[in-house]
Amino acid sequence: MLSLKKYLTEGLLQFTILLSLIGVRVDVDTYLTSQLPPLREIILGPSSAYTQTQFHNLRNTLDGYGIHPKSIDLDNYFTARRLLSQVRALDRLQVPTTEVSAWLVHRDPEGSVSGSQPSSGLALESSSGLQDVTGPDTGVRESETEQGFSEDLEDLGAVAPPVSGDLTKEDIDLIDILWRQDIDLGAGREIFDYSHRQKEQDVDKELQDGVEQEDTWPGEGEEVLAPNLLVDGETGESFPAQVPGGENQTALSLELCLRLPEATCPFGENAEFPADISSLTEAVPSESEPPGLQNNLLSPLLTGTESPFDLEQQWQDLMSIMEMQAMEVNTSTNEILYNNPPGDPLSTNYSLAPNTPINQNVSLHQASLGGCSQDFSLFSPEVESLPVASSSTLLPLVPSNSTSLNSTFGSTNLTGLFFPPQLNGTANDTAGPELPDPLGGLLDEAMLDEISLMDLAIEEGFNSVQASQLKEEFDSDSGLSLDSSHSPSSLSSSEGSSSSSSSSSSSASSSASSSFSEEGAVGYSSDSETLDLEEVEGAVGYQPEYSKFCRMSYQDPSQLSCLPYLEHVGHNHTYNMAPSALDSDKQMSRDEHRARAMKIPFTNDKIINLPVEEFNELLSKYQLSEAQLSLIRDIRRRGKNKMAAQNCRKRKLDTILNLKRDVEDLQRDKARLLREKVEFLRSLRQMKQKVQSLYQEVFGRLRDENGRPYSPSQYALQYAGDGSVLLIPRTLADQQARRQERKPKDRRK
DNA sequence: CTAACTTGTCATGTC
DNA sequence: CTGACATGACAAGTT
Repeated sequence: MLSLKKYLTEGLLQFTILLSLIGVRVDVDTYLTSQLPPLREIILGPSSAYTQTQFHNLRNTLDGYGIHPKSIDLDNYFTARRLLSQVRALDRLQVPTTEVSAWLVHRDPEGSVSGSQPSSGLALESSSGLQDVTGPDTGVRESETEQGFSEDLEDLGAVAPPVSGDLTKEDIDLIDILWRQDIDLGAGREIFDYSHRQKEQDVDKELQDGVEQEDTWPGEGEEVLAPNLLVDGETGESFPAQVPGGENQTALSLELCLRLPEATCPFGENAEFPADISSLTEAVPSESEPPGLQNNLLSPLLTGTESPFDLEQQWQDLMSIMEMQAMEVNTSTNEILYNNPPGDPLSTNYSLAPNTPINQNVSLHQASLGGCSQDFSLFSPEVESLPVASSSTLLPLVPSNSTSLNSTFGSTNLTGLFFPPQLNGTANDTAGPELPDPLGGLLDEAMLDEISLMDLAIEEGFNSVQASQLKEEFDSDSGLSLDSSHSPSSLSSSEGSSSSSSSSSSSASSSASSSFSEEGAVGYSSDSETLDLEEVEGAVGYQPEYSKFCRMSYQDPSQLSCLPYLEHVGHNHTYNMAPSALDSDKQMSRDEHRARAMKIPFTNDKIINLPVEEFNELLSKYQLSEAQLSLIRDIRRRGKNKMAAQNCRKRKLDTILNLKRDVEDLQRDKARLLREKVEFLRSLRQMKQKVQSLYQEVFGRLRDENGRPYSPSQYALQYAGDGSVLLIPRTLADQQARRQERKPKDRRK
């Protein structure tokens, strides 16, 4: 038994450690300006539930009393397991689950999207992240959604270990590792499943349509169906025509400000980023993609080669660069991200392709990465207000077919930055497909694509559905006071002071004592009828009433705080119940029967609740036999222990409820952090696109001494630390890129 | 009737 | 050492 206890305690300790680990992980908050009170509470342990209750007391289930005490040898273990499973589930984004469920809902032939529908309810329930889903097909669906969920998360890089039994050190380590993967959302994936993505898109769309009240994306149908136009649009044929003559620099400090027609903005003011992938995918309904551009566009998304760590590091590099490079960019583009109709930027862009948009007021500074620093305050709490210059040309992702995606963003090398030869029209005629993608290493398209998918899921799916679900849970939970401030001591408040009944001392303490025993009640039955009715009630009243209130306190802990008063009231009520002495008899506890049998001259209530001094004083007032004194002591002991047991059980319940609430808080925080991360990545992607387009713009306008455009295969733009952009031979750029690539790795070592 | 749940009680340990 | 308290375990009662 001792070993088992130890084992269970260790398990719970591990659980605590796990929570702490999660807390550490989500310390992303420290620079996301977010707060995680629950985590801190868990880690620092201010919760009275934790301080009052030892973890090895955790028994039964989150639902309350779940396991029979006789199985106590296992229930601790299973409780820990259950909690661990929930915590582990935190590591898995649950949005996809919701999406899947929602998808099923909308397949309902009735077409009604009612939250009361079982499937919908299931979806909501699943979205909550809690696994206590009930209802028909729950098991199957749960497994299905779970599976799909894991799948999704694997795609997202946030892979949680399968919920298994024991929590081992390896488990914790694995969770930690997986969390890192999660952080590096989507990184390191070499394969991206089109069909899967398509499914997600469908789900997203369903969520969009259904959950958000048929808020369809206007034009997504027609506009997206113009993939062929995209090619033209992407080529930016208009660029060369607008190119202002040829600058003759080979190592050119591009201080010039490219002023391009505003009308050429690819996405327009109302383009919404999140929809782009969706539309893109819709345009590619299956793996049998339409030939041409879309394939090309998507291809770079499938070539993520960066390891999560690289990505993370590069992201940090990006951030530092962005902070260093102050650039002025029109901040009015918030609309692009937020005020846009659900129009699909990419699709819109495709449809508008013939009029390939070009930035207006875009200086070459803006072409540099640093230029985005001011625009994209990624760590702003309001990421969504991310200012993407309305004039900025958010060109759709173009395939660079780059094999060297390892250039860090920190690299000043813009060589081959998103240079899409096929798409860049005349300016890119010479662009080779082998051009490296400086940004690719930082945030490869595959990852961004995944992020977008996840973003969609979270934005449309989770935010509206799961968040509401969480809210519901919380609200419903609010009905249950988890306030651990309810001091158990309130139960043991001195009741004796209020006891109005100083029970008449039925001085007949004669024969009873002789027959006293633990079963003394046997001899009582005959005597009881002679007892003063008031005495009987007085002696009997307390316990039943008290028990009632204690029971109430279990159901609603908030009532516990007023127990001291209720206790008295209830006690007095017993006197009003006088008419039925038999009832009182029935409600009498064994000790009360014994007390009556022994003709104890005061109530059990006093015996139990009087302070020691008063209690001894009371005893001294009476001439009590040894048997009576023993019984009184036993009554006091048992009475106190009873209250202690009630308090103990209440604490257990409170602890469980607190843990449940904390788990919910953690889930909520995790969802929020993931949402924020997705938003960051999305803005990063937009930035990348912007840089890409600007690169194309700049490079396409460069002319050599002979007025001919530079070949992208031979030259590349390099971003210098001082903000200038240089045109350098590609070989040199590649060397520098490689050098930059090694640095972070060395640093990591 | 059984199983699950509730409650009281005891033993034991801690403070 | 004693009293109060906490809690695991068990048993009896209740649902």
